[in-house]
Amino acid sequence: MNAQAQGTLPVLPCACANLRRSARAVTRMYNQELRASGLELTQFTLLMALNITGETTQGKLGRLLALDTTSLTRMLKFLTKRGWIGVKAGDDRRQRLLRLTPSGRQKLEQSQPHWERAQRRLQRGLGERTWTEMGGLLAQVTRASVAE
Amino acid sequence: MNAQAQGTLPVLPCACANLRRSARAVTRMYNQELRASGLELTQFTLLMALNITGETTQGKLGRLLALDTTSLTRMLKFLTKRGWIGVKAGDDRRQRLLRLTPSGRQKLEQSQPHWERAQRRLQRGLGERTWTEMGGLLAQVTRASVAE
DNA sequence: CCACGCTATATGTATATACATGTATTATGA
DNA sequence: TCATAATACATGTATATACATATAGCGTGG
Repeated sequence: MNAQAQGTLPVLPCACANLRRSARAVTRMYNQELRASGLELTQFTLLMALNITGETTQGKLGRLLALDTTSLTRMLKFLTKRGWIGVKAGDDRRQRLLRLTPSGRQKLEQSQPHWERAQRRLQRGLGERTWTEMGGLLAQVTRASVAE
Repeated sequence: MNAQAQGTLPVLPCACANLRRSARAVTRMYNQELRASGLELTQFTLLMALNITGETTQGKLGRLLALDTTSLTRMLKFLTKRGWIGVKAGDDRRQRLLRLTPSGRQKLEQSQPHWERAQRRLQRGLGERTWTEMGGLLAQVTRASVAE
């Protein structure tokens, strides 16, 4: 790995700093595995999310991922330019309806094995129990920050 | 809150996506609290880290925060420009020795109450037990991704 | 049916962050 | 001791992401 020789890695006093540090480290590892697939984690995540939701709006997608909708504007431009997602106006013409194109679905499927390698790698590193708990914990953390 | 009306917020199948989603949500909340202090979370984190380590090199700081050292180059430029950290060459003249300036320490102390409000807010949202577990879990996650 | 407020998205601008690569400096082995 | 490898940081370039603000379309009370 690149940015850490390792050893202690103390817990920081700031919960947010800990979270961001983890996110950076894990993102690097996932991107390393995904590299060969030609997708970066962010793009993979968007395609995965659209695959789960089916056709949806930019706003809903942003809420699902806790992403500002204005950030999505440009991320999605990236994906549409590559032909992986399609956009059309909704009945409410302010909305943009998004969906995976066949090419996008193919790209997603093609990169799945690389992503799975990253998942397994983290899972092995954490152990079964921690791995399982992590999902719930993080959803709780997200809810706690997003509420109010 | 801005980017999430709330309700279910399903756990995503990708551990990394979950982690990043949490990081975004929590970062937004912390930045909201820190706003009045004139520091953003990233800057606060760097000052806090330097306050803990004392004088250190750019490389060590990067390893502590799981940040690429080349990313640090520009983040630190930001902080030196504002006079919050000082830089000098080490005995090994490739190294840059970093430390908090008095002005930086003052800025850190001044923003501490805002940061504490954010910490308490998250802590309340999570409950004591989850709050405590989170630190350990995240350190474990970081180690698992950074090792190898 | 219209003024006005609300919502969904876009744009301007700024920081965050990474990787590839370049450069200076140190360490090492023949 | 010098060529070469390794290390520490800087720069070029690209994506990620946010917030403030602008714009267009929708809904509602009068």
